[in-house]
Amino acid sequence: MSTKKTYGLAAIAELAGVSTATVSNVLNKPSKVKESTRQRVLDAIEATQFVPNRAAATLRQGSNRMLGLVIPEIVNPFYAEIARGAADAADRLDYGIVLCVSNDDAQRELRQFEMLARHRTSGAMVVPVHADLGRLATLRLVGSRLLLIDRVASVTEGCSVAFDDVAGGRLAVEHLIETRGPRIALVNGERSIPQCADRREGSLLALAAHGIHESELREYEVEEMTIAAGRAVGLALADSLPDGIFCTNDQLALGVIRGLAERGIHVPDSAAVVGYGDLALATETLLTLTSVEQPKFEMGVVAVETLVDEIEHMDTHQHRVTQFQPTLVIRESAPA
Amino acid sequence: MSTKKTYGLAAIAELAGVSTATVSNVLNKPSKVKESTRQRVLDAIEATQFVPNRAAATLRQGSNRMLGLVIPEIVNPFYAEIARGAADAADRLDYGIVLCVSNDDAQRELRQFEMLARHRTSGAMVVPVHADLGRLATLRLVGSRLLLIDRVASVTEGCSVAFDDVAGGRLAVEHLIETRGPRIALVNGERSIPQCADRREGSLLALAAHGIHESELREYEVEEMTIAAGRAVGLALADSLPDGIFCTNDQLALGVIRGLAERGIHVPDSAAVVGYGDLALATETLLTLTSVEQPKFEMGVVAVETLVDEIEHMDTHQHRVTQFQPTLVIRESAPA
DNA sequence: CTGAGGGATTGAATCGATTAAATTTTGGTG
DNA sequence: CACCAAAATTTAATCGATTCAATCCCTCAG
Repeated sequence: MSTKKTYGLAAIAELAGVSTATVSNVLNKPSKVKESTRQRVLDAIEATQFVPNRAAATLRQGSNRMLGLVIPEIVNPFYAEIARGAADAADRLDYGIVLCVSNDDAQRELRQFEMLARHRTSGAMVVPVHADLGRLATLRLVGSRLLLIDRVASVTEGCSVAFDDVAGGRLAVEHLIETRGPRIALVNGERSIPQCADRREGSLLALAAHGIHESELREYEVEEMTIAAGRAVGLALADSLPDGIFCTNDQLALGVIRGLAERGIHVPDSAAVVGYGDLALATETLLTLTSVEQPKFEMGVVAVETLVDEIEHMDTHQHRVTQFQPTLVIRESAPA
Repeated sequence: MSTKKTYGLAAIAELAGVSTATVSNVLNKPSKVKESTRQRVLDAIEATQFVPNRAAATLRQGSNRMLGLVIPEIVNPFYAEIARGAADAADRLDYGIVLCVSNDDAQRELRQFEMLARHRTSGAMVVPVHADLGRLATLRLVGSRLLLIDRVASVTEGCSVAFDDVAGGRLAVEHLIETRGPRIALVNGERSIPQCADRREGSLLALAAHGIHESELREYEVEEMTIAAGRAVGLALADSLPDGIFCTNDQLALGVIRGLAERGIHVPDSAAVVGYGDLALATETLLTLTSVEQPKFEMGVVAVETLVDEIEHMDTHQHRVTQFQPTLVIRESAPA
């Protein structure tokens, strides 16, 4: 005769005249419940505007159906596009995305991992601040399943998704050689950055493929890969123009074009310029930029799908390393 | 004499020889625990690498210490910058951010709200897909505390943060009139969009302040506020140039400049152009853009701070409507 | 009519932190 | 030394969904 008020699943159970176990099954394994019963339960849910409490499930199951996305920046369209892909896939698979902007701060990154761990987040996708393997191990300890983005992990350690930057560099320089000529300038970031090293390596491969000696390449290395740095290089290049200029990101390319323009040199008439990354800004300028495009959105999608596979099929899951191939998008700054 | 293995708080309690309540207090209300006891507990935590389970707390307390951020896009630097501010503040206040990209899809937005509700998210910040008040009410029902971003709510309903676009429009046009002359063209998006209507209203105010009749304003209204649309307007404007052109976003402004250039007209020599939004692209072009800057990062920060205030001080909290003032950033396209 | 087999349903323990109320400790005072 | 208030600590109920072993209920074959 107890009229004690009940909440949550129990309230629905009472209303529908079944046990909480059945209500739970209606929600999670509908096939296990007889049609008529299920309908009764669904009606009760509808009638009461019941919203299941994920915290209870998380407590019981030990994980949260959310994925951490830990990236150094969010305003940068490179990461934003990855985030968009991740958000899209997560939505489809009924996971949530916890956005963590590490701001290139290792302390902060670690705090965020602890936060994710407290919440029993199902997994995390990370563009680590440092490639430092020791730190990664720590993160892996604190957190749950970890997937590396834009850094290649050894398959034994875990999953990762990244771009083939060697191929990208090669594409860019091949285009320049074939449409313009053998005298190439490379405007690159610091070679200690793996992506920069790879793009350079690709450039060298392209030269070699055309029988051009490595020493023919004019290399410029800048500390910050910004418009300003590019402009400085553009000014310097104006004195003796190469046939083609490969800049390892789009900001540098825009800067170079600007620097050349200030010296009265017009792109692409007097020299062709290829950028890298194909950020939105490649099309949003007065002179549209020929650029190496990376499938960033798809990478975000695959990151989530891979991680969810690891989470939901722990038993059969094999770690995978996915490498995406870039493509060359030809626009005004280096036409066909 | 039971040697049953314990987990979580209980394990720490046992190890430190105290009750779970005390461990909880060490974690949440350290001042209530005697120094020596606290140290003992902290040592135990340290020794066992214990990570508290937020799900248990959430179950008990009914909320999650996470904030939903529901925005139409993430690649757009306008929203990305807001997200950055929000992530920054959330990090500081020890909240998590759940990123939901609604993609201008009302269905999806609703699903995301239900998801946030299931997780018992503490609150949500929303740039709603539709300004439709009925839907907002639904969302408010499903979710918990709601804060509107970039849409003004009536104070009675809830908190909101937005920009003063009337002031922004006025700033832009005043600059053009004062530095160039009275003949102004306005390149705007659809007037049904509140922001567009406001920026137009500000423009009219500026005209009035200089004794220029409203009918003197040449207005262009485009459906999509893109570079392409701006270019078309630029081409059209070339035949009879105004003194100054105010474009209600930066994409339009770049397009206009491009269109004019194609007709041999040089900005700012023959006409000045002012953009709006001050997206990164304003500086990342060959000709840098004079633009109305909105403090987007700060808005993200204040959104979180306001929402957290509402969450943590339900008793004393007063709803607030915050309006941010834009500023004019003068660059090459419309110099001083 | 009986029993086997299988689908549907239920009972009750469990996850782990929080919290109000109860209890014990401590320190100070008369 | 006894007593009290304040401080520190503990007790035990609670949040709500999941899970699996156990039970119930059909249907059908023998």
